[in-house]
Amino acid sequence: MPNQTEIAQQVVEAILAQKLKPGERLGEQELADLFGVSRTLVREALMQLQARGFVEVRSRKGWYVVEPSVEQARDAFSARRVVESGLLRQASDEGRPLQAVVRRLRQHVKEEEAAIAGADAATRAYLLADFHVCLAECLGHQLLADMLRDLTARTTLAATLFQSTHDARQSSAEHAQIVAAIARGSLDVACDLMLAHIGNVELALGQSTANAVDARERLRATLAPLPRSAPAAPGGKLARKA
Amino acid sequence: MPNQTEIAQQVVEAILAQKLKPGERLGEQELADLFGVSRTLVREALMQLQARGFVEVRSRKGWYVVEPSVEQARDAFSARRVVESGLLRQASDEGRPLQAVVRRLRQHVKEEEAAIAGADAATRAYLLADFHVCLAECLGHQLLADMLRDLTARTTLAATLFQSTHDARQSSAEHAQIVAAIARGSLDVACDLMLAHIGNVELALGQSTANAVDARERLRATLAPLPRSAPAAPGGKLARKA
DNA sequence: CCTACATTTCTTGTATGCAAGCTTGTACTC
DNA sequence: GAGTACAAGCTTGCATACAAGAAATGTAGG
Repeated sequence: MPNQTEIAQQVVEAILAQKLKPGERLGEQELADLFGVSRTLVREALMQLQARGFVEVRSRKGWYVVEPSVEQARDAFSARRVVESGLLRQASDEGRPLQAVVRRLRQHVKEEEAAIAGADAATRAYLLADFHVCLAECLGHQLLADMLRDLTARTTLAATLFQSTHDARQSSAEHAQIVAAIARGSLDVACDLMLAHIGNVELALGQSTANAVDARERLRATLAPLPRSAPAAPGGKLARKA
Repeated sequence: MPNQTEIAQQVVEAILAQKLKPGERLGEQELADLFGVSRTLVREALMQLQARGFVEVRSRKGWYVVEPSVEQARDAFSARRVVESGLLRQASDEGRPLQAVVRRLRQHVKEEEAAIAGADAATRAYLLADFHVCLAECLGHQLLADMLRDLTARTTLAATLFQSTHDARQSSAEHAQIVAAIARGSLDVACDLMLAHIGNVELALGQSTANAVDARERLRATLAPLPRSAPAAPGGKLARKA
């Protein structure tokens, strides 16, 4: 019997792992049955997620995973650029010892590579997003780490929605490059690499903006999987031929 | 009859205006009576505020406005430095037209000055914090604006808790300087000024870190206000002499 | 066959009820 | 008189009940 915090956490992780797609409906009763609690707890958890920008409620209709608009997605990427570049720049100004940071980040990248080699896509997506959270945490920014968790979730949502063509191997490689730059003390370079990295991720979904189809289009595409010379005859019973 | 979002908003604004002090208790029934709704709505609002880091619940005891520790306060200031400097730096890199931004910021600073001259302390504190939110909004960062609202609320909380000696006039003057730097396109200077400004606010409470006493210490200090050569005699009836 | 309307069902929105736990006040024992 | 056990009251924690609204479905009329 999880409490509402655990429920919220599971939903967030499902989003980060791209198991929950934007626009997906989250019925209160449905989740309540799933977690074995009453609607009250589910509702409270969803309220928290609403405050963090993950879900929205359409009055008397249900809860839905948010579908970021193109502008919102760009805003999220932009925010990440601001935060993460600022992060590295401040680390550069402070001149703190980065040995422990590098050690932990290397460990994380290693996990990424292992996941790319073997694990499922969900773990992969989760680890790739978590790298950025990890970076903030390592640099001693607990608050920014929490914020980045939400921000990366938002960009992950956008990536799912716009069917990003982004490659996990490339991301992980870029992470490794960033860590390498940090390791040799070139934080300015690391900052530039980070900006480029975020830009790449954003570009990967920018290309496929046309793929951002609404529900109607998606349904149409689903129901017309077979290319024909003419549209399906309206009179034909659909289930017959199958 | 407000809904839970309005309730949450009012609480946040009360915190920003320093009307709600850290450690203050927020009873569910109390708020429910105040707003004329049932505990359910209040509870949902408080859950949202919990997710945003404004209140915490102590099991079966009640809801309390958070009392940031020194480390948490420093983390919040640090996060603000990262975000706000990153903001200005990115604006610098982008090289967008800043005319409208400057106009709106000047308007805001004017309001600050008017509030310092006439209005109550609550409005003053609110406007001073809102400047930073306004800046992010003007630069087109809706998400970062929301985050800065929460972050400034946290630093405001710290300022209240640590009895900051910060001067409103100085803050407003520094805001004006920042706007002036933006107006003449010196965004690097604006960035430095901003970092200095945040540093000043943080310093104002850093001086009185010794005031950041925990409940036990505060109680002891409250109950022993009269310096004596010897501790108060345990046997004496306390209320007699008063 | 198509359209307009009524009904039914399913969803959230809100309130209330009861259980569990902490704090405090009180009486009882040593 | 001091310390402890106990009980009452107030608080949140969680579940459930009911009301309100929206969409889907069934139905009658053109």
